Amino acid sequence: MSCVFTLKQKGLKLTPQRRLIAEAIHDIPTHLSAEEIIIYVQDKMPGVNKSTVYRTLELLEEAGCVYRSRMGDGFVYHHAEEGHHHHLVCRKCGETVDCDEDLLASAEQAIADQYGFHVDLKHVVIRGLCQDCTRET
Amino acid sequence: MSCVFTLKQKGLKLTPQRRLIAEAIHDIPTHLSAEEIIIYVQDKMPGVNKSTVYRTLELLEEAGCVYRSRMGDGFVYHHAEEGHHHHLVCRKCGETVDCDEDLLASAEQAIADQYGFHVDLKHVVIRGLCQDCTRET
DNA sequence: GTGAATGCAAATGGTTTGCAACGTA
DNA sequence: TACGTTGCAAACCATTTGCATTCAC
Repeated sequence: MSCVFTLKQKGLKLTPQRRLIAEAIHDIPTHLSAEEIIIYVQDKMPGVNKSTVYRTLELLEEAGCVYRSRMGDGFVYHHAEEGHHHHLVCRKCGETVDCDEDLLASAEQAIADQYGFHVDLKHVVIRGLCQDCTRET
Repeated sequence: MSCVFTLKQKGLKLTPQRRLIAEAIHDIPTHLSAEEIIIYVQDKMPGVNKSTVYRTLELLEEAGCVYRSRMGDGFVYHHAEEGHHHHLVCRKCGETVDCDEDLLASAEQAIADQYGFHVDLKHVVIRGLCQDCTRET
């Protein structure tokens, strides 16, 4: 996990809790809510506190190891190692699909060209209806 | 304000508070946070309660008169009368620019084609750096 | 040993809810 | 009058913070 090195580089301490949190984000393929991360971590190391998890996630985000995006009521976390992509989430069944980064690249470019805005569309969470749920409606 | 008729159609009552809240959303050109709407309303009619504003906004959203999008910590409201468009918000100076709906239309189409997801990209709030703030960096 | 990291408990703050009083139709 | 709507106060709840204790280095 490269974030381990990043932490060391920044002179931050490598605690078991931090290892575990980094592991959770690294190992689980989908993006995770803070609550899911807390459950994962507490399962392997009971007693780890919520605020430790939140603080570590903030740390990892600042270190560039983790992306955080809004999703529904809260945030969702995603490791930053495998390049960028977006997330399609079905608002009915919850199915999650990763989608290509390039999908929004043209929009990003158009926004820069037309409005001079420099936007950062990485790991955007887009809600909608998946194929199956569209059919069922 | 067409929402007034929509409310009537649904058998909902037209109270002064509701008129005022609809007016706020209709008259102010940018999208508004709940707090800004509360200030606007309380300025013209002191004593109106926060929860009335929240409840009315929910009502208007259900009635299709108002769009609600995530923005930063809370929500942002926008009347639904003038067609759709997106919002570029500078994360440094806060400047807000409306941008064309078509910007994301191609992405919407591509998502439908490639992933079968039917997404609804209306009044999306996109954060980034505006031209001036990009230069200053 | 020392400063950073953790656990705990309490605070935060935007939003929501329960309920009694009120006002529109 | 009757039922929807409002104001008030309290609840919610994910996230954040203060502080004493603990631990990695």
